[in-house]
Amino acid sequence: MTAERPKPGPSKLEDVARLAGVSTATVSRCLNAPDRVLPATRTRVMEAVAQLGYAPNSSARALAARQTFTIGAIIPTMENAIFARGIQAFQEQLGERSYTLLIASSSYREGLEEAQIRTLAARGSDGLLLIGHHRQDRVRTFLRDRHIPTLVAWAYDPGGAELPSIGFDNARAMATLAREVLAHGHRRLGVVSAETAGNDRARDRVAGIRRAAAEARLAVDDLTVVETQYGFETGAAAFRRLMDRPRPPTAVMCGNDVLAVGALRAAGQMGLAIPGEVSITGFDDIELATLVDPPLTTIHVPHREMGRRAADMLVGMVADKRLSTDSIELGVEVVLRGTLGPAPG
Amino acid sequence: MTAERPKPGPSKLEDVARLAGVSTATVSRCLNAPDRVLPATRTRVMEAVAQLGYAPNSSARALAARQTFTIGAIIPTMENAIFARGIQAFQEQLGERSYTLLIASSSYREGLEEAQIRTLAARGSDGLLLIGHHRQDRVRTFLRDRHIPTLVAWAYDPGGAELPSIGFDNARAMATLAREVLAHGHRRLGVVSAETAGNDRARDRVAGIRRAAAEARLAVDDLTVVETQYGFETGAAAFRRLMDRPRPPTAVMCGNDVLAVGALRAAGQMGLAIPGEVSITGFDDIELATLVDPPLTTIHVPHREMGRRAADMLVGMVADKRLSTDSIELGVEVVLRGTLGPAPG
DNA sequence: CCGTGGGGTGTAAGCGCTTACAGGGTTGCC
DNA sequence: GGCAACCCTGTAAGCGCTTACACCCCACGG
Repeated sequence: MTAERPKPGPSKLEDVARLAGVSTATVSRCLNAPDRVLPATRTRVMEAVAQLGYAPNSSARALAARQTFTIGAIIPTMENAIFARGIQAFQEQLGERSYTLLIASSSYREGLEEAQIRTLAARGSDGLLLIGHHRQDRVRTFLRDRHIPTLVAWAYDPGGAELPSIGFDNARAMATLAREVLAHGHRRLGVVSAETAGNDRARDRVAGIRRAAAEARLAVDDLTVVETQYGFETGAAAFRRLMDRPRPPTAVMCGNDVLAVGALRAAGQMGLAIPGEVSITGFDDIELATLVDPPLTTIHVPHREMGRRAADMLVGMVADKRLSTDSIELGVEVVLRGTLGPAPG
Repeated sequence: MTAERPKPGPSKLEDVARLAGVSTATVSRCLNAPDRVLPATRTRVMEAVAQLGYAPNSSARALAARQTFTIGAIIPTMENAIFARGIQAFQEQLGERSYTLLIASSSYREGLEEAQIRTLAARGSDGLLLIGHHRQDRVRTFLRDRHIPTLVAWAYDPGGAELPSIGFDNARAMATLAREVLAHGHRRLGVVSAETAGNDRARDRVAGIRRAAAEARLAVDDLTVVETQYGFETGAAAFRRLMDRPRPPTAVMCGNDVLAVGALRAAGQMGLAIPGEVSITGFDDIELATLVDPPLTTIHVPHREMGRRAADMLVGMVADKRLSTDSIELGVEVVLRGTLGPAPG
């Protein structure tokens, strides 16, 4: 047989078509809508595909079909155990559904997040996953105008936010934990919050604590909130600041587990007994929470489930060309461990 | 002026060209090679771009230019603190260079990694970041045939592996730490290794320990290696298994910090004094290492630097259409903390 | 036995961009 | 003053795929 020397570079649809003796349209249909092609033809085409090791060029496919099978996600940071598990599950589930994950991080900076949104949109992401509701109007308009299905995760807004979401009610969850703390007899509370500017999750958590404090008729002076950046060290420093006050709190509630572990370490260095002299709580229930001593009282969040379902929701929205979908509220639960005890004396 | 009603959907190159009164080629040049266009023209075009809020369609651009400005990375898991920091730095640096990160995870499964490599290649990734050297020939051939610049990170192979790499010599690093342990008088060593099948990093680390043990003329029986999956719990279980042996080791070296922290916790539960009764070491120096009590003796790896430089190397390879580049060995150092002490008795 | 309908396949026109090549206007130098 | 050289811009041909539409053929019913 004449040695049709294989052309350089990866083979294209046309090569497959020639080898199988059909038109490119048929090959395309075999790949995208197999049931619209006669079984016999399909077999022949598939053999050609296998023989050539053909894989479609995604750029061309995306251009022609106006769909990239790509989902973009913008998270504050990948370094953070808080997002890692959820995003891992999200990516796995996207893979299941033949989507690929394009990822960017905003470093908790609103301006950078906006830039990343525009980048991922320009890259043709079929859908976008964002964290939290807080966002400029300009960004929301952009998303709407470009018809990009967008889902918010790690937050659930019962008040009907503009974008659909999957997550939990941060305020309610934190209020529940705060009531638990108050029930332990604590009447002077300290709060170490993540920075609330542009971070609705942090804001809502603090609001939850304030709500519970108000219910319990705590004096305003008996609830001190300090804000700090994300990190162990910053959490430790914030804790010290709280404890250095004239009338230090008997319980310090932290906006997340990382801050709480920082506080816990600072307490150790200061020689404070936990929970004997001061109680500490976190939020998220990352793996670390059970590794510290004493183990951390915190709020458990079903991160993997959230990631997995977020993927399904987003793929559904993309498939049906819907910009919206029903939001999902996930249950969270208070996990009582060693760092919360009765108020001293 | 006649209200040229704006067309639906995002504007295209042609719209910009029309508005600026130039050809599409000129607009394209303004965007990709500004210095090949008269400043006056450029200004006019840029104004049109701004006015229309034009952003190029990446699929079309990728198709025409045969470049996607996308880099793919396949890591064992994102859940793992070990990769999180490096990948975060990698992504930030890619962003700096106008590349976007396409990410997938292999869950430490070789077959899945291969599938992901093919997927990301089909997506047109300009370059690929992989972890570790171990890989089927078939995969290496594929990468070479497709001319996809590929960089291996988290490993450095002095023996001139097929793919360029950035990382450290796992065997040498672990040997150094093992010598330190032996210098503390330990003569019965236990090793908790990550699974070595398809994981050259894990294999090299164990090899390093064996090398140091041989140098110190340790009896074969005095070095016991157990393998286990990645995780705190599995690390704890492996540690228990080692300590339940007739002549338990006086020092347990773990393949990574996560396993070591698991071991540390198991030791606590077993009532073993650390390092009084048994010493424990890790590898990676993740944040957690300093948070446990006592803090973990381990090997510090410059994760952020590795991620950043990996991005630069890969972008360089892509820009120059090189499949190879000089490998870079990063320095690692033993960090002596509380979990390593003199051998008991 | 012919008209109808419908399923399978082919033809060809894009999708929005890049870029080789050509063309025209300047400039500089002889 | 004329010619070469150069710089800037435009023309148009793809990049590899999807898909609307046309076409053909066969089964079926009247």
